[in-house]
Amino acid sequence: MILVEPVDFERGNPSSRRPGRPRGGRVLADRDQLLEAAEAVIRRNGPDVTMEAIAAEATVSKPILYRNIGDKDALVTVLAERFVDRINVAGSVAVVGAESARDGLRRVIGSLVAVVEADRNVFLYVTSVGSNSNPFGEALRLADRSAQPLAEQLAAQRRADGLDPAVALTWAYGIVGALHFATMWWLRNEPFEPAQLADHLTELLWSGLSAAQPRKPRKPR
Amino acid sequence: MILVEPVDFERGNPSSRRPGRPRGGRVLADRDQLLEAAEAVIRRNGPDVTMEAIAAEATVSKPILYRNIGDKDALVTVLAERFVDRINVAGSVAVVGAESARDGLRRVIGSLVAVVEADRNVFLYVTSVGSNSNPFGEALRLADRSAQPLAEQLAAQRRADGLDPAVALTWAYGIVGALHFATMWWLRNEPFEPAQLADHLTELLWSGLSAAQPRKPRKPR
DNA sequence: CGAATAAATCTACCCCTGGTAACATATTTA
DNA sequence: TAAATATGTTACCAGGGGTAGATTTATTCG
Repeated sequence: MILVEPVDFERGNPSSRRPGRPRGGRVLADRDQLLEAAEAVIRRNGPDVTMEAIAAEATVSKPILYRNIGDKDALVTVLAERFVDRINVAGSVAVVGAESARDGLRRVIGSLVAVVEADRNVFLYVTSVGSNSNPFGEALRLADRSAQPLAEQLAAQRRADGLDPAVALTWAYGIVGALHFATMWWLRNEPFEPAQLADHLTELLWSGLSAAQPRKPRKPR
Repeated sequence: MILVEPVDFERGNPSSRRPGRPRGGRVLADRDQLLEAAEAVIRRNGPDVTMEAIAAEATVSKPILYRNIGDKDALVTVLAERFVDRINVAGSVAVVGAESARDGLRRVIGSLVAVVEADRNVFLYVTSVGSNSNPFGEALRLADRSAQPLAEQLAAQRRADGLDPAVALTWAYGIVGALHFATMWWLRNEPFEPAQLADHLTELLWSGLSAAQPRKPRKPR
């Protein structure tokens, strides 16, 4: 007769599991599972989750997380890469069938806003989590992964049009920054529909401020 | 005969000073001196300076700092306000005598870049210091103080031109974001002269991407 | 097969930083 | 003079990132 139910070690929270290599030659959580757990708990609990919480979500202890992923910086970096990838594929899908260059831009921006809105907590995590050892902030590192390919396209286009391609990098970071800040602000307040945000941004980036010759835009920053 | 030189308490690092209210009814460091000390040590030691280091720079202990300034969030906020103010007056000065609206924009951007470059560490501190309890990051809060007045000017201008002023807020954050990211990237790499950065940004913000009818700018973000 | 080695894991700790409680000294006021 | 108030410092706490070392199981080698 069984008096004490045999507890299932190896599963459940790690404090109920004895230390040591798990039975059966299997591993408790590989790199991918850890990343999934990180995103899951960030989605559920907001962007200020601790490393410990992420490990707990994967029912694993901290050293496992650190061994498989690296430090917090590395985690943020890889999550940012994943996020940028998602934005990129969404943009590629959205742009098919565009009726004009301006329409293409509008569609890409719209899809960007949609992705960010749908997964705002992960977005906030990869952009605004404080990372030491990087005085330029996570947002800029996220921007790198978007701005570089964009700059190449811009440069190629300018060359094809017989224009100076030197502006490409500056423009790329400027465009990414405009999208980033405006989306960030919009996320915080949600003052109107996402379509409107995309419309406004498209107009700004496509036509600039010169549209209706203003007199003297004193522009305090 | 004096055998032991009477040490000057009340001055020097706080560990050589006895606790208690100082003699003579004077105060060791008022709010302004603390802010000056903060900026000084940030300039000297870079943006990742601790509260303790700031207090030490003012030859004062931590609770004094906290009593006079508030928590770290408050410190970042007030330093950001000061910085934005400096940018604004620099812009106001730079814009006088502009030959056109575009030239005015160019001058304002140039002065912004100059101020940031001249005090980069303080800029990095107020923009990228990790602040808990604010999932949207310091940069956005810095942006608020710039974008709001800019939005009002944009809206007024648009109204005067008979255009829809609804774009104003989005544009304001977009412009600030473009300047912010591009400047940040430029600061990190310094790939060319600051004048060139200002030129490129002016061209982007003034004329947009439509200048030379590109075909189809697929734009992954 | 048995022993040594490798692999995988957890517990318990360290360190650093933001923040505060308790206490000490001087000035002002009743 | 005694109480209240203003101004300081020391010593500590809490939380989070990161790691050393012990512990258990698997694998390999003589």
